Amino acid sequence: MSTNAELATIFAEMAGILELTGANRFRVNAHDRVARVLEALPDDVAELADDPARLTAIDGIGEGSAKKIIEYVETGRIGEHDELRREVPAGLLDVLKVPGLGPKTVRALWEKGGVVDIATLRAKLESGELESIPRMGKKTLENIRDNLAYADQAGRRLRLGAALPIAENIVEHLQRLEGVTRLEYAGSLRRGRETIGDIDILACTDDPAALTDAFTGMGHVDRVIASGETKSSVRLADGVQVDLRIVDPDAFGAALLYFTGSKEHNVVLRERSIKRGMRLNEYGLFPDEGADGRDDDRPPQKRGISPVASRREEEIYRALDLPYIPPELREDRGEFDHDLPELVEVDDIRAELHAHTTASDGTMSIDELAEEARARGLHTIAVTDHSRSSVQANGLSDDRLREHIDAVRDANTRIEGITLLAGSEVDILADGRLDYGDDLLAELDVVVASPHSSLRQDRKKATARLLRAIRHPLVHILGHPTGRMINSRPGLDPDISRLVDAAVEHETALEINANPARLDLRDTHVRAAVDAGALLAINTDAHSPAHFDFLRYGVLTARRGWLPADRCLNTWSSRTLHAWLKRSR
DNA sequence: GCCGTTTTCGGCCCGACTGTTTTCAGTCG
Repeated sequence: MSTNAELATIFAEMAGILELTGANRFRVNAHDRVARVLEALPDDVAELADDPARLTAIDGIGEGSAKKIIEYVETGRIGEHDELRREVPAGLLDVLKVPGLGPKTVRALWEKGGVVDIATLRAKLESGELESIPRMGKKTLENIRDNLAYADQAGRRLRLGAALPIAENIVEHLQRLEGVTRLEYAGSLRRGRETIGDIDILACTDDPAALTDAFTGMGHVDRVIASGETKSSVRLADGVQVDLRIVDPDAFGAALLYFTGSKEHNVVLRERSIKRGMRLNEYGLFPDEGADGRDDDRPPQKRGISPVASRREEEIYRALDLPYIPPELREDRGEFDHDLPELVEVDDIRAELHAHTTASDGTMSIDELAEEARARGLHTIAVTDHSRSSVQANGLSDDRLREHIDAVRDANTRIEGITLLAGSEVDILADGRLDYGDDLLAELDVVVASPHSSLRQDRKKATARLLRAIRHPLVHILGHPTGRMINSRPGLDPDISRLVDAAVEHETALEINANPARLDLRDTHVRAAVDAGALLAINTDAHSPAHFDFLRYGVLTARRGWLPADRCLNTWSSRTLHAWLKRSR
């Protein structure tokens, strides 16, 4: 685990313990925020730690946290963390992760019921001992019992590539109902995050009861968690939670903004509203007329106050003196005080520079690959099969690659309407050497260099390895640079700042691999690359026709990294792209 | 604990739903 990830875990744990011991909730939030900030930080925090000012310059990290970070980097421990851990049983933090159990309840279970971990919670639920605790009715205990099954996967988030199709299916299913006039998914899914905690859907309808019934009655609903007039919540058979919120059409923009988040983005919007003498909630942006009548603390929409803006997100941003901020940028990572780029879109993509055929581990022949790419409107498709060291993927020997190059060139003369490029996804060996000799690489139109093995190298080795590939004069693109697999393999943890600086210097593009299991580079890395001025490529790494559909996940990730279209090779005209590829030949 | 275009002190976002309650606390997003 990287230092950033280790520290993020520690700060999150401190926040959990502070919650359980009843600390000031703002102090809890502050720790949580530090954890989130560290997780998203592209730079190695250990390298920033020699100067406290560089740490406190990061939003959310103050003097106190900076001291703790430095203490950890120097000694490997944080004294306050050790002290906090002595205050509560370690297993209690797992209990806190059970859905529906918050700090107050867990504390009561611990102090009054002797619960110290999941195992004692289970045992005491069985024996009925917990029924004497205040506010522990039959129904509450039943819910805890039910939710326990999900404790293990509570921290587990669904990959974007799994969540998006589920949400689209539900939207399509409910859209057919009579009276439904609008239906859209919101939340982290709309922001295009690489993993999704739950799916949020917003609806406008003339018949709320019918929509609620249809929603809670869907075939794959395992359990109805809540079902009210405007909000219902279900858990699907595969464990995903889906929330449906029914809103007034006149307030749809406000609701969409509110439920798209992120929480951090929303907090800034609300603070900004207050500074301008207004209040923002999910019903609209309202003039704040509550100051004189102090006894009326009802929300503005219940006092008959008309909103300044509510129908469309654009109107609300405008009323707050902001440009429209695309959902992917709503993370409070500078979107309020920087000029926003013209972000790349799916329709801008005109070339695929990383795809496989039956020559290695793909399912398409060269001709089938070309046909699929042409059908999708691309002007260029690069054939980049695996190299000889990728034995498990049937990587090509030198001789097989030479034959393959000829076959691709032949297909290129036969097939109209698209340019086929002969390329390779060449392995970056553990020491940074490439899997083919320079003479062979020089014959290729496109070289994508990717790490496939030795993915547990330490940071120093990984950085040196990838730097060597970036600096290689025959390499065009660094493919899935970290080799991570979301939710299953952390991959390499190189020094991203050094990689992007080298990529700029040597004009090597960095790949955003669009496979939803990879999304590598990840959003924060893309941002670091964009800020440094590097070129990016968005590639699907297609092994079958359906994989071309991965493109949208790559584009979402690119947009989250603030990538403008003109900095993405795949958007260039055929002439510009081919000239760029030939520059080192 | 963090932060500052009214602030280095005094704030820190807002509402729905559930369950156990006779008016609200806790959780969630």
